[in-house]
Amino acid sequence: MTVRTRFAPSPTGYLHLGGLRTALYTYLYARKNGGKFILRIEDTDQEREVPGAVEKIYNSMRLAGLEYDEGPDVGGDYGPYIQSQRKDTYLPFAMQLVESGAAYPCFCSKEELDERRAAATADGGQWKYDKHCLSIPKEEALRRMQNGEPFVIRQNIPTTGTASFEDALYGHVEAPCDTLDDNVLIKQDGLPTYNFANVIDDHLMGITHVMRGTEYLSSTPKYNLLYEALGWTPPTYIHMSPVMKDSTRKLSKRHGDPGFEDLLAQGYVKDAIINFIALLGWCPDVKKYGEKEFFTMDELIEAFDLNGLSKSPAIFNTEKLNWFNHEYIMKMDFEDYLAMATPWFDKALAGKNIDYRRLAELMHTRTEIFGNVPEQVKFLAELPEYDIDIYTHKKMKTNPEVSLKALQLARPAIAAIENFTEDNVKEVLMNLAAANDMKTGQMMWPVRIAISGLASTPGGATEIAYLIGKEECLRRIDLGIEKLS
RNA sequence: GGCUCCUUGGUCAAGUGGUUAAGACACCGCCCUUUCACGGCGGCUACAGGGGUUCGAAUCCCCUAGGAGUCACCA
Repeated sequence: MTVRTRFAPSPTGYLHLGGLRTALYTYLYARKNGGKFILRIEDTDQEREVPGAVEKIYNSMRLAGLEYDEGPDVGGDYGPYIQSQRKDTYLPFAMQLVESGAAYPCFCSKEELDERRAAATADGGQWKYDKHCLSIPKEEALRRMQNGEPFVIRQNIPTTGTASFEDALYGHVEAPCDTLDDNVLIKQDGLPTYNFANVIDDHLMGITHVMRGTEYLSSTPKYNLLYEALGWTPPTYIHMSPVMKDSTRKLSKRHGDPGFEDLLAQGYVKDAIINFIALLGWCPDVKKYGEKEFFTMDELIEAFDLNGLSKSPAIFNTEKLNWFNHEYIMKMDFEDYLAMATPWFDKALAGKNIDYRRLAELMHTRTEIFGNVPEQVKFLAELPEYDIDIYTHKKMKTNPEVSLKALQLARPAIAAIENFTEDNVKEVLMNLAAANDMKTGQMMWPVRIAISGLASTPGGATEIAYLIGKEECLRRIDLGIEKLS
């Protein structure tokens, strides 16, 4: 049997990281098993739908490298892949259930239900639909439906016994039927609820493995009741733990947590995000992969297996993502790095005459997130305000007096350099230090401070001197001398 | 609150009755060094608690605690 998996988001916004991970695992499982990966849009709640969200989903999937074999915008033999376009396929199945007694029409209005629910809940009690409309004779119910009376169709959950399912990760999960509610299957607007649509579509689309978040763990026993009533074989279920912001809160865009595309915009590289997110809640077989932690998409496909999935929630740890990003950037080909860094350099240095190639060489191992690059290099465009305290460095054996002396010596020496290269600047300053009985650091540190205004910089005094050029260098040293005098 | 599920260091996690309880991130220290970064070396910190079962329990069972999910004409 060919494996068929599906990612089924609802178009309510951009792809968040929990969704991305679910999509990734679902994709990996299909690819690993030579199966098909399907994208289905679950838009049965027209009120929640956000315009443009569907396109965002397509785009994010592409950016993430999660190519689907079937989907709304790529076609396939099981379409349409947008649930609102399948509206007419659900009711017949619901009526089949009504016929067999596994479901029944309900005419209670929303207002009536709200009242009854409020009354039942008022004293802290529980509320479950009271099967009020189950007692309506079937003929009468059908007549009322035909007469155009508004109705919904509810699942008729048995009042005794248990409902259960087998999960590939969590094992046997069962719930007492009397704790389960008679959920609405078909809404008044004729569209199905998730509770019904997922069962119908997964079956009709031949989905063999349903991979989704644990939020569905407790309602899945009910879905199995539906499969049973329809005479269908349930798929293999694989529920996956959520990605958390901290130990008690789920990662969510409502709390301002970044989505996949936000991360991209902040200067994270796609492969680092995928690599990191893959390892959040899943671990490759140590026997096969040892301590390996860098995986390309192809390697993830090769390594992915259900055994490595974790049952408990994982906290999204930005520190580790940053580390992955930094590693990926350092591994990047230099030309690629230069190309990617250039727009970020421009944000701080546009219009300045700076050697980007040389700057990129210096920045390559120092870039953790591209978004931080402008801040890291903007001192080249403009000398920041700084406190003379930073001239003092214990290990370099510098203080304001030593620094002033160093700058006063360096000023004319630098001014005299004809060919202003890093090597020449370095040679001149080193010789100058030696000739005046100073340690190298006692010369280099003050010069670097004076020309950068920062305690730490990408590159040392000579690199910075070269980047900003001789004139700017002299100007900044003069300012330093002034400050220290 | 009912139901379902989860629980190894600050974080990600390996581990499926016998291990000195891996590794990674972060943090700290040392080395390298004109700062930072890179790189190298080292260190810190964990089986939620309590009962069993067993010669032996992170691993099996029970209880407690904590956390999560769910209880919609949302998905």
